[in-house]
Amino acid sequence: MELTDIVKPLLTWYDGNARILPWREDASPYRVWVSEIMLQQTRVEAVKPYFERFTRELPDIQALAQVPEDRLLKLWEGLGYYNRVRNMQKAARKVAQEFAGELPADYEQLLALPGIGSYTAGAIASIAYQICVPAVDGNVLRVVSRLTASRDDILKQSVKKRMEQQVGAVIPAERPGAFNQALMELGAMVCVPNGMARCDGCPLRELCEARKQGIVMELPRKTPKKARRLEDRTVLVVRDGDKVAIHRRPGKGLLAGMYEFPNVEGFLTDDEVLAFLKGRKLSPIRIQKLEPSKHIFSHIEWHMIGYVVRVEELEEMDASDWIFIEPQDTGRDYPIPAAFGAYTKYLNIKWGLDNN
DNA sequence: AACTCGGGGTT
DNA sequence: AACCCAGAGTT
Repeated sequence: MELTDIVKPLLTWYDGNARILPWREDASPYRVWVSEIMLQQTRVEAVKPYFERFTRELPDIQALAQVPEDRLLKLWEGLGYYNRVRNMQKAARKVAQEFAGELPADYEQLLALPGIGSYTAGAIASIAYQICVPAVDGNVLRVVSRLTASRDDILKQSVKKRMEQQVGAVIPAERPGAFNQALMELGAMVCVPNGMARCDGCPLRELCEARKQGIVMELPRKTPKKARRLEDRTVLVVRDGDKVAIHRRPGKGLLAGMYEFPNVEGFLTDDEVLAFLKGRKLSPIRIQKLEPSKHIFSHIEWHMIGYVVRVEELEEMDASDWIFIEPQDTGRDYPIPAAFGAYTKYLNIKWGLDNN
């Protein structure tokens, strides 16, 4: 089987089965760019509502370059991998400066922009500018592994490079964007991971080497991932009247620049929490345990317990990095990661004058 | 080459 | 519980 044989049946299948997606309706370079960044390690269905809201508020590169960081993160809140959007803004500013606000129609220049790697550069170049370069993502690695019955580890960069070359060699000059998208669409809809591939509906079933050898389910091969590390944390809902304390995380590292409830490593007892607050010159009036919760990141697992603590704010309070916010301000202004989802409801409570 | 960086849907 | 998703950047 020559890989070039897949082109015609694949494109024919794609023409009849391509999903209708917002970024396909109007495939301007900017919209393709935004969609490709959002789609990194993120499913199509999860991206759709974010894409609509993001492009409505930031319809062009200029708007993206100028929006404040908190607002930018708020538009990304819940999508994860927040460096994606910070890098995209860096790139937008660079494009505004160096390319007169127009995304370059060149693979190497795209590749040089922050947040754009080989996949995304290939996707933008081929889909928005009809340039003949491959766009090899996880779908394509799986599809090519099976088509060629490759038992190589697709996480190795040498294997990825080889498959990029293999795909690059058969891209049809007339429809590079459609071809790349067709490979991904096939991987997402037919040649699926996790369980049975839908080979009966595959336009390439007669060409597929893995199917001939009966090893479709064995492919692709990947090195197993390292186990997640577990962390215990104590989350504090510190309330002064109706206001609740939040804190901005550092500009680097996990959840950089996002807002959170004050929290500390380990599972603290009531007394330890009270001591912690007094250490910051806050005077606790009442403390109550909240429900425990768990959040799973890709490489960390947080086990959390929570307390709501009512305090009186003293003048010499040593909590200058805490912001006491009104309940109604939360949702509007502060990007808060999903990890704190079990406790964010306490931001919106009108506590009132009761004894809580 | 190994590690960091989110969140959620599927199986 | 394990896998994986239209990956990229850093070490």
